[in-house]
Amino acid sequence: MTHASAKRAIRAHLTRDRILDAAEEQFASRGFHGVSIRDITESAGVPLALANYHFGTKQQLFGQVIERRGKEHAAQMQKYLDEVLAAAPQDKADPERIVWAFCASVYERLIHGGRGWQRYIRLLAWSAEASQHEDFLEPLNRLFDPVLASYVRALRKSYPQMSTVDLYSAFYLLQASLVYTVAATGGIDRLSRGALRSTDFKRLLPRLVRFCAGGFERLARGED
Amino acid sequence: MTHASAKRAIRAHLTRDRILDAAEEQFASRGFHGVSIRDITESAGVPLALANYHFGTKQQLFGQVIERRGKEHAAQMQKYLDEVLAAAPQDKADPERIVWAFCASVYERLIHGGRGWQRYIRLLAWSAEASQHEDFLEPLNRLFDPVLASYVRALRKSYPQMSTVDLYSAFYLLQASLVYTVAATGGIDRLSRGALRSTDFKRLLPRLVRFCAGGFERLARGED
DNA sequence: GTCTATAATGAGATAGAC
DNA sequence: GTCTATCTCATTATAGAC
Repeated sequence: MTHASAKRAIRAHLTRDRILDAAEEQFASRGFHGVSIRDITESAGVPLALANYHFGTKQQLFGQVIERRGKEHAAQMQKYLDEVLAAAPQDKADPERIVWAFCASVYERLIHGGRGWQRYIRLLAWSAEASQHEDFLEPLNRLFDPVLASYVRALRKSYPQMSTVDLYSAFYLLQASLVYTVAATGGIDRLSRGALRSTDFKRLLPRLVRFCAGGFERLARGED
Repeated sequence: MTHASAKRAIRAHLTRDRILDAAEEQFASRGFHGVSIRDITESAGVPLALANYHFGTKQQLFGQVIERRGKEHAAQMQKYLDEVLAAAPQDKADPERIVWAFCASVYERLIHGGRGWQRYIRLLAWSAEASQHEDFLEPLNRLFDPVLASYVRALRKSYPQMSTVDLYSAFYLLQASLVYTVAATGGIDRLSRGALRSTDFKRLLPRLVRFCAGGFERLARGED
């Protein structure tokens, strides 16, 4: 490689990163359909055409944004679950610990991950609220389906007596709580007149874990 | 009024309803930003210009769609709460009954309300997932803010020892569960391989009520 | 690799004939 | 009240000079 072409390659890499960062920021704040490629390239300070040149279609760009951090995120979610299971007798872990493991990656990255990770997490929330039939979700599903399945298996072992429908319902409501909380659309700010802000994850997420653990207990206890 | 003008008025009323119905259907399935006025008028089988003629801007049309059923819906939510409180000693109602009252209108209309009400409820879910800074949400907030506030007051009386933050957090997670469930984006269908469908509200909503009642109990019990 | 210019499409809204 | 035709603007995507 010549000196000149090496410099071009470095510059290209920087441009790619600028576009990825801008795309992450824009998608995180307004969702896939709420953002135009123009929004992204203008925010990145690069000409419109470079987005298509480097990443192809809008969907492919979105997929690249997801995969940049998603691989690490999904692996950490799996690791946290494995640690909880390793410390439990006969794989029957305390359900609250499983719920905590499920939320921990998101929590840590929202609190300590820096702006990039915070945007990525908000982006996940937008995506989880989209219809599962949307094409642009394909890379996300591919990354996270195996992890989610292993969490369900773990909860199944902790609640062997629970019906399948009860178990999936409870897991679904755990997902709902996490997604809605992370989306932080502002629903509680006005109602509570400032006593609780929907962006106050440091307060919300530990309460979410206890709330959902209580929900699992209640559903596992049966009909009443 | 002449005979001819009376007939015109009736025809106009029919046209307005056709547009409102089509708008409700389109907004319910793809959200405010995912729908064009063209989508609506084509689905209604009327010329594009009539939407603007009868309803003004897209936002005003959306507001009319919400208000058509929202007034009745909000009033019923309030009524159900009032009934629970009237049957309780000293206004200290069983929290699970309050949670049930909170979800009952939605449940009934999803199961027995017919297609129109089902669409309206899905539309509410789309709206609850939108950022609270979106202008088009204004009529919704105006209608439902007072009802939500009265539910929080009722829960406060049932859990007088609970901290404000815990109470609002739990109420927020109840909202999250209901919104995400009603949105039915399909998140659980693939994971459960058909054992639970996200549109199976008859199974999901009663479990949601017990799950959230358990969550309230767990948060009210304190730190552990 | 970059950037200007533009094609092709679809959007919200309206003018004006009927 | 209705409908055709159109205005104006923003969108995705690409062609072609550098």
